[in-house]
Amino acid sequence: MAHEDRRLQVLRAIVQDYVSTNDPVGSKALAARHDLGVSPATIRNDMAVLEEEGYITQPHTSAGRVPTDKGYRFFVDRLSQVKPLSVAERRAIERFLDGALDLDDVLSRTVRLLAQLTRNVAVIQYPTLSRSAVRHLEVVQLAANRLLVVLITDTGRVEQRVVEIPPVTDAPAGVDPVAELRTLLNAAFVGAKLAEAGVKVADLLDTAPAHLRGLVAAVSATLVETLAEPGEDRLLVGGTANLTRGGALDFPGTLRPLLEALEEQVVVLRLMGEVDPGHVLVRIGEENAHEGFTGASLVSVGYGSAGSADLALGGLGVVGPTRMDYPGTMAAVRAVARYVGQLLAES
Amino acid sequence: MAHEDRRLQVLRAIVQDYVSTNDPVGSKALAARHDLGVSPATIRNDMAVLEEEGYITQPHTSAGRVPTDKGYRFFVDRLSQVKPLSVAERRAIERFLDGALDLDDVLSRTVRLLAQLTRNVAVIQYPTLSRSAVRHLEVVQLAANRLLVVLITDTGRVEQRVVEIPPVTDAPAGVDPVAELRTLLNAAFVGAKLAEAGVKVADLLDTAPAHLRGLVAAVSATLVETLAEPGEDRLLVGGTANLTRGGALDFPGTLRPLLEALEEQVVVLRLMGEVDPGHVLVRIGEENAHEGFTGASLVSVGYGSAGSADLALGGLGVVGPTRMDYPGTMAAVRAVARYVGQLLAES
DNA sequence: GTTGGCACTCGGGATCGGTGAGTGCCAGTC
DNA sequence: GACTGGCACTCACCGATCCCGAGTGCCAAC
Repeated sequence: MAHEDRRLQVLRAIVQDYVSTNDPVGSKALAARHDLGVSPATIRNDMAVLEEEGYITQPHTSAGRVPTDKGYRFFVDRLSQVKPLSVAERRAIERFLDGALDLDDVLSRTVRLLAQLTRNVAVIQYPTLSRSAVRHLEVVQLAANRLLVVLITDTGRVEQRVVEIPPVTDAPAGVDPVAELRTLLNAAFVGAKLAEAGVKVADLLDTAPAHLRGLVAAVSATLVETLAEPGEDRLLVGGTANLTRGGALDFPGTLRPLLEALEEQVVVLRLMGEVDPGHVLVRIGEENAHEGFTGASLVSVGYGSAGSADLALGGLGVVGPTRMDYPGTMAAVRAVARYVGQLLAES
Repeated sequence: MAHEDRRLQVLRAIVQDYVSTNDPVGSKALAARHDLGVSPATIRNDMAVLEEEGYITQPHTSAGRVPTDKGYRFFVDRLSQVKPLSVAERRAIERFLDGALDLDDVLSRTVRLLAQLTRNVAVIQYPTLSRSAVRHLEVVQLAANRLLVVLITDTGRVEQRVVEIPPVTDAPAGVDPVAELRTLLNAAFVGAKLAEAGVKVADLLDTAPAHLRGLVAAVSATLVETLAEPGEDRLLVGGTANLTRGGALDFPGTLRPLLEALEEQVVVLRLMGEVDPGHVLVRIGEENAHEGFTGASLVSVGYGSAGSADLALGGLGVVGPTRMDYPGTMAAVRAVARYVGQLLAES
């Protein structure tokens, strides 16, 4: 139907105008700014229907209309078109990320870049341990009963854990049990996906020399535990200052709960949930069933495993007000993720 | 002089009342809440003098008085008395920090604890590299021309750097140059204070076998550079949500510049500057010559080297509005620093 | 030096029209 | 049946006005 089609045009126009002006948009202004070919009166009728269907709402009688979460959702799913990045933006991405050497560097640059590009809060998850492989394990003795185990993954992530160990009593004279342990662990784990660590541990416990069993058990337990905890996924956050853009206009409650959620990394990680590379996920307002996030949207995507259909190494994303430039943010997030994937694949 | 003395009592009372109520305090309320033994009229006279001298000010004619930065400074230096922590607070500190194993854990718990105790933003600096000693150096080959060097210090800090290396051409057959390098580096550096690294490097370059010179040079350069950069001091920030406590009342401008400064760690590090253990440093408002910090105060102290007169391993502190509970914050900061120092000394 | 009294100031909150953008409805037109 | 112009109506917002009360400075008296 022709007029149903136009109604969607109207919805799109409302979203676009509201995002750019932050004022509720009325029928007259809409007719003036967009070439809809009909009079304000007609638009009013369409608006009435859209409101009926729950896509838009009025803050108060006799004000313009504002999109609802449902309206944004429809816009994102059906009405927005990919907005290609400008040349300047592409160049900014390259300039910003080139020259980064280690993982920390790449991630912290990325988060700053993304915050700056989108003028919102950016988050990036460290590469998930469970999908990384072991590049090296280092063991350093801190005290008689404590070891420091350093895990280096193929994604460049370096994790440290202190392990309490039982005293080694029956070691053969003349050998350093820690050195033995190191050799043993590396022989067993290097190259292995961390997801397979559980199996390896069982093997190792069988084959290890008797005097090392205690050590191996303690260290293995810590390793497995490290991987099991979902809390071990770490998150980097940047650009929180952007939350104050537009005064208190954007986030209706205070932004306190949002700041709390951002510090409580696990909340954001759960919201990002499973991320695919290449598939940008948008969660709008109330869809984020978490206090403080109900006035915010999260645009996220997986990075890593460039081009392939593999699982992502981790996720990155942008947090902003529901009233946000979705096409632009989605494009930025996707582009940055792709670039980060390339960078990590190189190293 | 008796009345000069009373004037200071008045200043103290003003600071205390203003901090707890956040309302400009007038002569009448002051007389009612404090036992100064004189009438409001007399207090008015004192206030006039205090204002004359720049310790207090009126937001507008016919409002109460508010302390100036100078007033807070005087209060902190001369009028405040140490406020011992409550038993509950002491217990909270222990409960919060006990059970932390590795350094990251200690620091992140500390920052959360401090933010919660003081209801403000807490910051803590990682132990300065230049005052740490090397516990272990690990070298892992990433690619033909890239090494990952992992530095483990006696404070438990683990730092990673990627080093671009020249190709090794003239290695004797049958030996692994990376393994050689690892042995060589550890022999040279383990136990050495990182501040002395420069000297060690020179030695090492002389004595290293010819075919390793290139490697040693590259790695050493990175190490020295790592230490030289003051930017390598890292900072952990927590409790930013507390900035929004009291609405926009506290921070007069927006809190945007403050959030930016907190993300730009180097700003905070510079403000903390040289920290002594045991000596709590308070910087008030305009004393922090940095945009965004002019409405804020920083209470900081060094931690580490428990009891001794040594230099601090790092600093920790609290950032809040100038209108803050200085005695309480100072006590909390000092107590937490002492406890952290003990924890780190144990490991 | 301290105190009570007094006139004065001025920010904040409440009240109150005016204005204008925006709406819903309706009758008329294509 | 869909669109349009007209029209009455509704409110949020803005500015002006007013009032109140906390607070001050000053002064004369103790």
